[in-house]
Amino acid sequence: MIPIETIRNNPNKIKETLEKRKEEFPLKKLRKLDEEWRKQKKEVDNLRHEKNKINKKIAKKKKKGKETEQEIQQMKEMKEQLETKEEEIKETEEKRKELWMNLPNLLDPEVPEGKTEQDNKERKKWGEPTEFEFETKTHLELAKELDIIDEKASEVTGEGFYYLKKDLAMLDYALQKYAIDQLTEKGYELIEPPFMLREEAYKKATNVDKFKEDMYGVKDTDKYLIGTSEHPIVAMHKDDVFQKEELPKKYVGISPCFRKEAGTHGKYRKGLYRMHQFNKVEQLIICKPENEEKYFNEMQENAEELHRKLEIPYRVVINCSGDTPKTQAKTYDTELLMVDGEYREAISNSTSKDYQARRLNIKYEKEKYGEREYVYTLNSTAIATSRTMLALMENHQTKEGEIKIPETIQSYMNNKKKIKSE
RNA sequence: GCCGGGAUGGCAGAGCGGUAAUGCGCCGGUUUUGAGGACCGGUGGCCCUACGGCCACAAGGGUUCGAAUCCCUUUCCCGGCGCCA
Repeated sequence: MIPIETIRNNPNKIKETLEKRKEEFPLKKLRKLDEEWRKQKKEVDNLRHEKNKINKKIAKKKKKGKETEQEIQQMKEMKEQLETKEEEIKETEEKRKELWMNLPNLLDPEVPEGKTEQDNKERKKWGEPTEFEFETKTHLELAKELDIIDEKASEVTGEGFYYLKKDLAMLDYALQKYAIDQLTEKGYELIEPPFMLREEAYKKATNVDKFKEDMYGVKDTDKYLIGTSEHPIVAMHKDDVFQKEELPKKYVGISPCFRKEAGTHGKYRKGLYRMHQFNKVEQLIICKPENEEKYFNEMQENAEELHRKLEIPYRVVINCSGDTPKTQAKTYDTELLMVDGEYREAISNSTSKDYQARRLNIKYEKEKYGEREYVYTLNSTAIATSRTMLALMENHQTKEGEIKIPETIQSYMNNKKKIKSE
């Protein structure tokens, strides 16, 4: 949510962002609605003021046992007048709110201009691609040959779902535990949130375009399966006011993520890359505005370190304006190297600044007496197991079609050094 | 799922038809060499340049001249019963 003051006093700033994001948005309409609402508010407030005055008069007279018939008559007339005005303002208020909530976040100055992910700018590269001296296989080929995946899920559940079996299922949990251990050691608090949220809360946590098209709803309830643990974790603090010494809040969230991924076609649709259900370990920080950069960098480093120890080559890009999610002010994607030589997104680190906090009404007490300000919320993937497993399998494959397990996680895999056929 | 009780500011907690006490915490001021203490003031949101006004007692409706207070619906919390991994 953008402060209403910015919409009123600095519409050019918003126009700029919208142009940069290549977003169509009826800003003029929103400003007009706001103006109308303010006008109507004044009218309603004045009427209520008059009503309150007469009301007090009645209260006084009644106490003294005096006649109040005339005042009561007056009140009845005012009530009708007020009701009409109140209906009017309610209507404008709703329209105004809906548009306002839909306005995307302002962009951080660091965000480069561009349309699609093609325009993202590389910031960093780590690791050298392995020189394979044999014909490499994709992760799906490897997994099928090792009998650690079953595609029967397509038939019984649907496209985009898999059974992970034996060492692959184990690897999934190993990666989660590995990430949890590393982060809790750094002072992050472990959270397993509910895997469903009410629509009402969900809409505050994020800016979903087409709710019913993007999210899985749970039949006969008003709940939706979460797309990431980020959403239920920030929603945990809805309407909270932090005391200044309570910040920052650092969380490691674990949960499965459910995404319809409607409208994605083509390459990499098969296999672990784009699944409708996957497990993810997430980092989330709630902090004071002045610490944004510090914690943004901290989470970035955490995610990179986790993957460095897994010996998976990666590169970091800053998302261009058109590829930055509506809710975010700035996003860094970390892309893992895959066997076809391409780097693909596996980690996404973002700051929403106070955009999300405004939607959820999360504040903190500042130094000066009773002065409250919105907190900043930042979030980043630590490990999305499906994509990290994919990269791990492809980068650590052997001539024999086996998969070497990186040393850091061997202890989580019953000290196995390889995944091989039984 | 059924029956009963409840939801009030950062926290605790009164009010139970006449328009939100009080305590703690926090911020500022006075006093003090300083700290502490004592005292005074401030500590929800919105509109307004300001003066000032409006709203807010879980959410939404209703009754009433007037609702935190009475009624209905919903959500959540606490008991008791039931069901259950």
